Amino acid sequence: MVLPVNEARDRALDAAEQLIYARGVHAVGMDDVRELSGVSLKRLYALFPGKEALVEAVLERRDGRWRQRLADFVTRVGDRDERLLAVFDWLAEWFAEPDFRGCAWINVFGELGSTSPAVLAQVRGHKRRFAEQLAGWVADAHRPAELAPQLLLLAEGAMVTAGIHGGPGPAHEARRAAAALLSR
Amino acid sequence: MVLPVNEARDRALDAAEQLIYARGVHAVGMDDVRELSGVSLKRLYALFPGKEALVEAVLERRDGRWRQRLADFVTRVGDRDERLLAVFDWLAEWFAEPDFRGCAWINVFGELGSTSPAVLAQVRGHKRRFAEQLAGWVADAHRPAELAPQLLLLAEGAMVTAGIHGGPGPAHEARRAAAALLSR
DNA sequence: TAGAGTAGAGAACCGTGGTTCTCCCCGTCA
DNA sequence: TGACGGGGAGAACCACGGTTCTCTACTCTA
Repeated sequence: MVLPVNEARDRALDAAEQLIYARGVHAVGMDDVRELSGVSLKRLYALFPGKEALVEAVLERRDGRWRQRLADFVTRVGDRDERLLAVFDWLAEWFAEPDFRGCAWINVFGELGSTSPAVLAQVRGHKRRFAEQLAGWVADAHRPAELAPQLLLLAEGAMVTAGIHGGPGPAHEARRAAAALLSR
Repeated sequence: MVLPVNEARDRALDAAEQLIYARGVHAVGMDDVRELSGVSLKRLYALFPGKEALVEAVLERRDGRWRQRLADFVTRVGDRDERLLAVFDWLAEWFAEPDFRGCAWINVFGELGSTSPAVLAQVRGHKRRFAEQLAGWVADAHRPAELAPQLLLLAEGAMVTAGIHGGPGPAHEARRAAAALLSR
């Protein structure tokens, strides 16, 4: 039986995402992706021009999913002020997942940011879109626009700190700080 | 003329630090370090057991210097509350340096955090000591202890955002947020 | 059923990089 | 002055990983 193109592509992206998130880009070989995905090297190179394009595709798909998950969680909250705090509740849940290893984009930037323009564009695009999401919710709450970048810094700080030390603690700290900024 | 051990070690660390900060660990070869430092491979391997130990030594020395520079800047400010804000002024100066490429420890963590215990220990140690520095200044200002981790998140968020997008803007945002937290 | 084309397994190719080794120079000291 | 030993230049060694190629099997179709 022959795997349809879309399914082979999905399997390849699944495997690559899992491995790269766990170990970093350069620690994952195309052969590792082949082994985990069951998609042959030949097909991998038919689906993606090379490893860099695979990494790019992984980041792009993850961006859509990540922001969708966040948005689903946040917009389930009715109160517009509470939504802003719910961002940090969602971060806390994420940080507590057993295979959490920090923010994939921050990690990839640390590894490749200065050497791969394509990956750098993915990272900047993701962070910009996340900032826009936040800014939208700040506007919905009729809060001053300058609040959004401040909440963004708290979220980014929480992601990086949780990545390095582990655990949801930084999300709780960030939530407290965000509440303080909201209560002024 | 024969280079004394300490000077050879310094030159090797200087070169390795510069290259690794600019390009990331895996993009720098021992031969690049040899070329820039003028220290032969033989001597590099006499000074350090291997590349990982060199990276470790680079991070350790940079930790001392980085926190010293920060402390010098901050403690020059008389007012204890202003000191807390001065942290972000210093970050702004750092971010504006032409070769700024984000926080070296965050970057290295993204690249090696999950694969090198020695490097991970350096990263955690640095971040812990930075947090302790901040906590000390918060205590000096007779501010509640829970303020320190919140300022830490702002600082980390600023470092990561400035690394990705460039420029001192995130430090200014973080300073405003910190001032808001202080004015409650 | 025969032929064609596609896909997989796995070897092969090629560059790179960490680490070690060889060869030679030069300063030192008996 | 001659043996010695540290140090440098650069080759060599070895493993790894991205990419391509070969060979074979299988499926689909005429």
